[in-house]
Amino acid sequence: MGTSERIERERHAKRALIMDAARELFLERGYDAVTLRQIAERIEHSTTAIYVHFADKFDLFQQLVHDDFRRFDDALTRHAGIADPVERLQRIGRAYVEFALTMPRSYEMMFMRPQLKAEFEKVPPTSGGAEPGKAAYQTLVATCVDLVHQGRLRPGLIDPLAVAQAVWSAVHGLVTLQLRCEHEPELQWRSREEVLGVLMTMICEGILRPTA
Amino acid sequence: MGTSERIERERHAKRALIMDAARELFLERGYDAVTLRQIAERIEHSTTAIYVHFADKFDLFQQLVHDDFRRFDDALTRHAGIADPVERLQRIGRAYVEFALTMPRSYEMMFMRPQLKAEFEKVPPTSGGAEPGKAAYQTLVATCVDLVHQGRLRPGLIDPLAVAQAVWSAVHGLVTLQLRCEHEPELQWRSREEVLGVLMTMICEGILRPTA
DNA sequence: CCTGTTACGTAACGGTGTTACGTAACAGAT
DNA sequence: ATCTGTTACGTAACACCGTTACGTAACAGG
Repeated sequence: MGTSERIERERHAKRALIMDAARELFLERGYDAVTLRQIAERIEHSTTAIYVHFADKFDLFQQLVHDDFRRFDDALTRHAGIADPVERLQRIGRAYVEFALTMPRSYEMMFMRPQLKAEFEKVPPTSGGAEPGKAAYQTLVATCVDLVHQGRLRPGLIDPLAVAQAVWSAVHGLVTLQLRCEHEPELQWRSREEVLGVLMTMICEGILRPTA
Repeated sequence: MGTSERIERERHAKRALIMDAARELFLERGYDAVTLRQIAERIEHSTTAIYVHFADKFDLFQQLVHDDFRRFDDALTRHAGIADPVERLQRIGRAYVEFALTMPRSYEMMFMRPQLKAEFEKVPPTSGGAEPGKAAYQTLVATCVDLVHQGRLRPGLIDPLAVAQAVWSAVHGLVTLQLRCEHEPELQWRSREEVLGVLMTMICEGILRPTA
C-alpha cells in the first residue's frame, strides 16, 4: 500500500511549507531579524513544528542557502559549453553579476555572511554528493585552464587557479560593493553598467594576451 | 578650578575602558557572540554602566568601527603624496590589502557586515566633521583623476569615478574572498601573494595605456 | 484491539538587549 | 555648612529569543 509514500509526501510538503515561509522572511529581513516564532506564526504552527524538520535555526537557514547555491550553479554552468574560452569567461562573469544583483539577498546569504564556521553536514539534502557552488567554481577554473592551454593569457600568467581566483575576486567585489554603495549619494556611485563595463575591460585587457 | 575637567577626563577614561574591553571581545568572537554582560563583567561593572556611555550595543560597536576607519584612512592617505599616479595607485592598493589582511576582524566590521541601515549620527565622536573612510576614498578618486588627466589610462576609460570604483571592487573582492576561502582545502586557494600578484597585474595592465 | 512511532502543541528554561527605579557621590549655590 | 540638582551606576525586572522537556493525539502495522 502507498500509505508510507503518502506520509513521506506530506512530510516533504510540510518541510517545504516551512522553508517557503522562512525564505520569504529571511530575504525580507535578514537572518538575525527573523524569529522562529515569526516563521511558525506565518504558517500557523508552533515553533516546535520547525524542530521536527530542522535541527535548529541555522540548519533551516543553511538549507535555503543550499537551494540558492543550486540555482547559482545552474546559472553559471549554463555557459560551460561555449567553445571560445574568452567569450565563455565573459558570459560567466556577466551571469555571475546578474545573479547577484537580481537576487541580492540570496547572494548575501551565500557569500556575505560572517564566517559560517563548520558546515560539513551537507550530504543528506543532495544525493549527488557534490556540494553546491562547486560546479560553478569548477566551470570558472576549467575556463581558465583552457585560456592557459590555448595561450590566450599574458606571458606571466601560468597558474589557472590563481587567475580564476583573481577574476572571481574582482567580480565578487563588484557585486558586494555595488549592493552596499549604489545608494550612498556621497560616494557618487556609478551605475551597474558603467562599473561593470570598466571591470570587464580591466579583466579582459588585464589578463588576455594582446591580439593585435 | 579644574574639577570639571577632571570629571570629563574620568568620564572619557571609563568610556575608553569599556571600548577596550568591547574591542577585544568583538575582535575575538564577532558581534553577535558578544554579550553586554560579558563586556560588563570583564571591566567589573554592571551592564547599566555601558548604557551611561553608549546608546545601545550597536552604538558601542559603531564607535569601535569608527576608530578602525580612522586608522584605515591613515594607512591609505599616507601614500597620497606620491607624485606618479601609477605608483601611487599600486601603493594604495597594497596598503589596502595589507590593512585588511593584518586586521581581518576590523575589516569585517567595516565592510563585511549585512547592511548597516541608518548611520547618520556620527558627528559627535569626530569634531572634524568628515566621516571616516571618506579620506581614503578621496585619495583613491584623486589618483584616478590624475591618471585620466595625464592620459595614462586606456582610451575608453574617461570616468575617474567609475575607474576608482572598479579598482576598489577588485581589491575589496580579493580580501573578502581571501579571508573566507584561504583555509578551505577543496578550493585549493592560492597564497595571498600569488592572487594579489595576478590581481595587480590585471588592474594595471587592464586600465593603463600600454607604454611600449 | 493493541503498540510503537511520529508530529506537534504547551509551557518552561536560560540567556539576551534594554530599562524603570533607587541611591550614593558630589559640584555649585546659598 | 547645608541644600539641591545632576550624574554614574547597581538591582531587578521586562519582553523576547532559541531551544527543549513533556504530554498527547493521530495513526500505521501487527
